[in-house]
Amino acid sequence: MNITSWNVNSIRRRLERVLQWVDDHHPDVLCFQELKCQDHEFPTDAFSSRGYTCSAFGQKTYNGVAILSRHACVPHDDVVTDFPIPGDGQARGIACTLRPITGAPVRLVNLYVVNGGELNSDKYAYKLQWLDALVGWVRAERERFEGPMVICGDYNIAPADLDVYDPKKWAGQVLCTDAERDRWRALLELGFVDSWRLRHPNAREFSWFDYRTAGFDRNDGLRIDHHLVSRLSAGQAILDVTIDREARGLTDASDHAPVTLFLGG
DNA sequence: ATGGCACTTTCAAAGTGA
Repeated sequence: MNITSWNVNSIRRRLERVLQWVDDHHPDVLCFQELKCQDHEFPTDAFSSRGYTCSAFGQKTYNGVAILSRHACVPHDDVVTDFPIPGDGQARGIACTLRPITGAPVRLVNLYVVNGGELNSDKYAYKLQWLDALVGWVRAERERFEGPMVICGDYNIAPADLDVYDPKKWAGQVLCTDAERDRWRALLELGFVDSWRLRHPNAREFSWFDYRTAGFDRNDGLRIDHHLVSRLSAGQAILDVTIDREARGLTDASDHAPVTLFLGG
């Protein structure tokens, strides 16, 4: 089973590109962030005609997350939205249980973590508050769901200097602060591994490149899109994680590349 | 040190992104 996480930066604006990618790679599961549309505007038909079941949690203009799956879980089971801070008006979390035809069920969580704006801003304070709430929510979810869990999405955190093209320039900046990285570690300490780093211990690859600086052309990027994976069931394994740099280089691309986790078993 | 682009929305200047 493969699970792709992709901040598409408007699903309606990106639909042609996304469908082309889906037709080329036919992922089992898709997790989108930054839909920038309301639920009734989500292009369900384009995906259902390709065999995907869609669960979207959208909002107007900003944020919005969705989980789509081809055959791992039809229909989606135990869908939860509006976490970790319910009622904040920000559509940043959706979860469901994947029940593969063969193999153990997996609890899948798709996140669009708060960006955080500038240091010392209300947005940054809210990001830390949101991440604290997330740690508590994941802890409770771990107790509620016995099986393995995958938490993917746009974390807006570069976990280490190896995940940053210019660590000196980014030192202490939002996405790289100690406070954010502390929350990242708190998540890992609940029993998760950074699947990319597990499989690529020394790789310097990035999942986001700034439009403004044309950073992609110089490989100036950050790795902020992640799949955290809990202890797996017997026979399951993290086979690989890939970042599709090619998709980021196309015209009309999102500023994020799709990142795919390949789970065996 | 600064700005740069892309997207959305009461249609156009402003907020947000990272």
